[in-house]
Amino acid sequence: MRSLIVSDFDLAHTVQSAQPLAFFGDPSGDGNGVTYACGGSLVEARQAGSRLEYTAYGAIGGRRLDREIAARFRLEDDMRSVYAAIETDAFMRRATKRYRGLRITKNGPWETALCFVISQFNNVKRIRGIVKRLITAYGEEHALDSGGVRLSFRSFPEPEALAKAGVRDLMAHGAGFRARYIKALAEECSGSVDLGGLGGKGYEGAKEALMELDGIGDKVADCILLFGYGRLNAFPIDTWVQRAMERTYFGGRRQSIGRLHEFAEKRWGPYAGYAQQYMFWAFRNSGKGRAGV
DNA sequence: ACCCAGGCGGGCG
DNA sequence: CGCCCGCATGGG
Repeated sequence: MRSLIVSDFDLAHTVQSAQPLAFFGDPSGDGNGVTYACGGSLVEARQAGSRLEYTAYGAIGGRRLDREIAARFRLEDDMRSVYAAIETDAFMRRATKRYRGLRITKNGPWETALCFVISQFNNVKRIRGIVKRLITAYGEEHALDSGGVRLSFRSFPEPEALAKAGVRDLMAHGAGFRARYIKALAEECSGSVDLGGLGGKGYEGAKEALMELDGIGDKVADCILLFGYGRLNAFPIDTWVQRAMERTYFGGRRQSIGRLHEFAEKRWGPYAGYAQQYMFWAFRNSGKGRAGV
């Protein structure tokens, strides 16, 4: 067991807020911990007050595990600067107060892309179910024997595995009309498209390239940039964020997605992604947003 | 029974 | 460009 002292960090809010980690990881019973597959290792993290405790089974450990945890939960983010930038009004101050410590997580581009292609026109509970069934059906199985404790788990399915799947099979796992997007995207990412290479491009160029792919439009591209590449300026606009912004800043009048992007960039700039995540989660869990978690 | 969900692609004006 | 529609599926 290793640990770090953290501040402005809340693991429960982070793992419950419908980020990729919440889709492929397993939150603990009390919601204050999470278990997730990282390559061929299984990582467990838990928070006790200001202490973030974690351990891993498999090859990863020591300093490399420290770096994985720090990167995954963006422990290096200067949250004082983030809050200073996004607490622009009463609505945002309420959101950051209610969900203080919620971090954007850093996930792999591929797993982020798949999770958010599945997310379209869907709800959080069902997204989680579909992702878990795909992991069970197509994820590589890992069996470990660490100190006499045997455990087995499956890691996130690789693009190659899903490229071989049939659309009918994907639909049988509940993917619905997204099945053909999943297959096409998996074929692209296991073939001509190098998702990792997009990390070197600028925000606009990377977004344009992502939107060339099947099932990826404006919103999903921004999700991949935010949660998969760590572009904190990316501002995904889903139905919740659109409604929240229209009610809060435009007197309830309908606004185009382009207009909302413009507003967000001007108002929150380099930390717009954090503004989005607090707005999304606060509004979705409010009376107005009305939805179970 | 009815409505909606972390939207996208395609067709039309 | 903008607008509108269909889309699979299950939970509230």
